Amino acid sequence: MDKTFNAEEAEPRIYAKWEDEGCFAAGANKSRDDAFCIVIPPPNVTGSLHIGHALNNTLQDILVRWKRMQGFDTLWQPGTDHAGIATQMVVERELAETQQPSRAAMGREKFVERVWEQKEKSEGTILGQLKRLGCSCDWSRNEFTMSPNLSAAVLKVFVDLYNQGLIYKDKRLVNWDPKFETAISDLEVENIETDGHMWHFKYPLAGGATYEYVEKDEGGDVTLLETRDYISIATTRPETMLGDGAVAVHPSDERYAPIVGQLCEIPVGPKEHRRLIPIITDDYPDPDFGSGAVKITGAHDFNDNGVAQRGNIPCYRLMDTKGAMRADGGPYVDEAAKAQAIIDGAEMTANEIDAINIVPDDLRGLDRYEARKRVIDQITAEGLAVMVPADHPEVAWMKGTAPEWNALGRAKITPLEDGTDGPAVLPMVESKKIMQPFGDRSKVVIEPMLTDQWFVDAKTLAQPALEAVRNGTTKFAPQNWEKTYFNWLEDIQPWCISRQLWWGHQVPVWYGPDLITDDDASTNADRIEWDFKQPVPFCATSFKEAAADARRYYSGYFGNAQPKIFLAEDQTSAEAEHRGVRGIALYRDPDVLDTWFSSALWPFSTLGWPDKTPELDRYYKTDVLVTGFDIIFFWVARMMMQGIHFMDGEVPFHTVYINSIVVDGKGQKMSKSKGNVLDPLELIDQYGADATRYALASQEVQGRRTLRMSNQSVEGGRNFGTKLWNAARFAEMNEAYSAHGESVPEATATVNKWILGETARATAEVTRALDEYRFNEAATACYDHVWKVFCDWYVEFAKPLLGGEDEALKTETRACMAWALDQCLILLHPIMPFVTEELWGTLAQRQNPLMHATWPEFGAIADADADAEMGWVIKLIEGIRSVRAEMNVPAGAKIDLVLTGAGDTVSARLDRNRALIERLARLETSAVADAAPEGSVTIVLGDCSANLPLAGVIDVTAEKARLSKALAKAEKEAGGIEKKLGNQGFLEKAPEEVIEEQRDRLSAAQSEAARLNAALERLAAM
RNA sequence: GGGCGGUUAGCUCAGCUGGUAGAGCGCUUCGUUUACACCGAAGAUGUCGGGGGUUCGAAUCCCUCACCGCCCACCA
Repeated sequence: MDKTFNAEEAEPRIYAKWEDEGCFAAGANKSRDDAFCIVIPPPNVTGSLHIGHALNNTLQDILVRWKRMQGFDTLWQPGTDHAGIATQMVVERELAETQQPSRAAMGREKFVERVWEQKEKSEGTILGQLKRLGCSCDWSRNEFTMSPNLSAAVLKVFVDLYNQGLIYKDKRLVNWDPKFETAISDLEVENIETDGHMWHFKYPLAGGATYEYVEKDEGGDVTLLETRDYISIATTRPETMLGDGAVAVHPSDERYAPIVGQLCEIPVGPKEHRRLIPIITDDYPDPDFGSGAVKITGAHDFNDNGVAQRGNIPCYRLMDTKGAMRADGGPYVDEAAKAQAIIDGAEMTANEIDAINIVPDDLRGLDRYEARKRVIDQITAEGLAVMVPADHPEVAWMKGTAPEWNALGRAKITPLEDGTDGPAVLPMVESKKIMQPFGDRSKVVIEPMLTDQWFVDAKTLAQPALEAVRNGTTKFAPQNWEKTYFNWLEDIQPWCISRQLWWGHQVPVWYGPDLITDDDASTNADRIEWDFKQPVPFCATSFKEAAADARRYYSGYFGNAQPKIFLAEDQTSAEAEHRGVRGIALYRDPDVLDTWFSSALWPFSTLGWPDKTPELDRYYKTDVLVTGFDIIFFWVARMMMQGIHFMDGEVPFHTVYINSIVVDGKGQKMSKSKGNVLDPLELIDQYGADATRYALASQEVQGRRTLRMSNQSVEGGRNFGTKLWNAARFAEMNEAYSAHGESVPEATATVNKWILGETARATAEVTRALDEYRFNEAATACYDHVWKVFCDWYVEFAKPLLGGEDEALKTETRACMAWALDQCLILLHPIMPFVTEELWGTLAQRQNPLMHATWPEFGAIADADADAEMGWVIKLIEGIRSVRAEMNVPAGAKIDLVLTGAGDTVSARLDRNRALIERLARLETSAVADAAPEGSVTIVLGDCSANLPLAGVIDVTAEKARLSKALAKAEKEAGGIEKKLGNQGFLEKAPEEVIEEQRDRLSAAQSEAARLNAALERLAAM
């Protein structure tokens, strides 16, 4: 055997062997009837896996390997996610970077083909990475969210929910991403605090009306009284003023009571076509904020939309899909002018009619931010900005510090009455931190937009999902995440599932025309009128079915003739198809579904649903979901909703284990832009998969949010592997190997009895830790047992025995060591599968690979006497070593040991373990005597003293100091315990065993102190 | 504004249901004795964030404050 494990060579070889032998297949190594199933959180096919994936998959693999060894019918279901928007973004970026035709230039079909190429490439990378990591997924079942089977499941779910009324189309305000030109869900919006401004503008009252504006302080005294011909509003988004439908004030706000119900003018655009909007009351405005009056822009603000809904205020969409002001000007808003124009016909030119559309000519096509500047400029130039003194504390706008577009001096500055120079009054612009919504992928500011979208009635689906966690059917580990889950589900909003993208599952809805017939139409198809203003939806899992539905629907219009149903590419071609054809053209909804819609089905779609497959029957519900907290809402909650709904109320998993987020050595979130990402493949290349896995597992603490990952921790993992490797090397050199059965060997020597017990203890500990998903504890238990117990002590103890004369003892020790080592390999295998498998195969010829070995369950094989005896031996050796080091006894020098105060037990212990003790403590002789030899150094060990005659080397002063220190410690301890035992309250209230323990400790401390005192006295006599 | 984590040895962190403060790394001193220098032996280092409380007893339970971090939230 080499001195170290060659991970680079061995790991791929071992993995290939496992794979070739079908070790990962569902049910492999099954020895019991119950199943254990984990579905992988499918990685996005956007690129490669990061260290967070490495953690997530290591934890899953640990559980899966462990359960498989326990004999469960185990399946780890692998797969990847098409990740709609993210993948489309990756491909679009790549097209741009390589100067290839853009998405639009390619067209939908070509582009989607191109994304499939990306999928193939990325999937290959990802699966390769998972294999390098050692993941024991059943690759024969590898899935993809857009595979034919899973797509069928998606369509069925959509159609079923549609038919149940749980999916519907609605015109609602949604989060619109102007970069990707699609709607996104609430969850895909990140609210980030940014520097913003709030402008204060005057909306003049219609017809020059005036009112007395009165402000009062808390005591009711008037602090301001003036006649106003306007209402002052504050806004952070002046460009949306054009879409205002009203100005709202709080019903209790006395300042504006006189003008509620009146009209005011939006001060933007050509004066002759400015819109008048009503001043209304609503509970939404906060009288203490701003001016207390809020402009209501129902189509571009969620709060305003609420007000608009309540007050029946019109909503005007101002922008196009890119967030630019509508080039078409939008709808007519001046109904009177429009009517006049129609009546007048030729009296008004097309341009003139155009001029009264909602977006004025000079703003059309402008980006929303450019439009904002123009609007501000226009209002300010007109003198309708609220002006304040330049030294007003709330005015942050100052020369040289304002945003560039505001610093151009566009504001009309009214000179001060005292005649001083300079801008004494300024437009009121408050600098303000505002929460701005950004697209989580696009990183651009999200625009609330009024559009037609598909929604899932999440509220209905959420109720059973809530109940399942409330009643413990599904549990979170750690449990505190349940609160997060509840908070979100309890206040869940309709889920917008349609995306205006190309990569994804296309909405299974086909639209037909809205037919209007007159009396004769049923016999004369030529007289049917149609349009697509209100298209008729046909929701079905295929065009064929949709066409059948359509045929039924439209047949009434065609008399006895069955209308022919055509599939058109889009609405435009559908309209074209109709001309001159005796039939109906349908076109499919071009939108695709939110990627999480298909991910939500993952636990059952991957098992074959909607077919009733044996796998579905066998493995659903699955057992544990291992995932990060960042997708509890996106994914976990939605799997719960869909799983319960479609699987007869059965939850998708009984446990959700929330793993940590991996951060760098400084605690910073890893990101490509920071350049602090740890590539799992690089770590594996450098240190091996086992080392990487160990580092991750040993630092995964349940309930902790972050896991700091560094090369140093992986080094530790590698060192541990090497340690194990060398222990095995020692065993091999000493022929302490053989393919034993699984039965525990017979032991007669205390040291062998002891290691059997230690092994059983470690096994129980690792099993318990894994049962509780305490990965760090499992890893640490393995580490301590392998390194500190097996290597540091047992191997050392075994050396004199294996090199001794007693053949029977030799044989027994070999057997025990071989067995104990095998158990180490078994225990460690889930965490470090490669090195353990390699050793398993190297040490002996075996029928099964280690990964199919049986996870042991030992009864009471620990021997209390052996434990006590070896504990004593270890303490003795440590004590001697410690003294030797302190007394500077040369390492090579062999000294003598004389035990005093030893009873039969201690004498017997010494006799039984003399070889080990003498060797490890480097003793010449060891014996029991009545009195300590002259000039001895004394170590107190409970009831007896270990005396080392070091007359030649002893430094009396140093030894006195050492003993005094030990004495002080013992006396301090004794004192503390005495105090405790003298406390009446303690004696009365503490449990008996605790009191007993304290008494034992006291007597031990007292006896130790006595022996130390005796040793000091002897020393004083020298 | 609400919620959730964290604050323990120089560094990174364990410490589960209250009962003798631990590990890894780093540091110091030894050391090549039939596995291992990716090693072995021996060491040093802690008012367990501050303040209160409950208790016979608190790193651990409760309250409160401070700081760091995350998540959710509609103040124009």
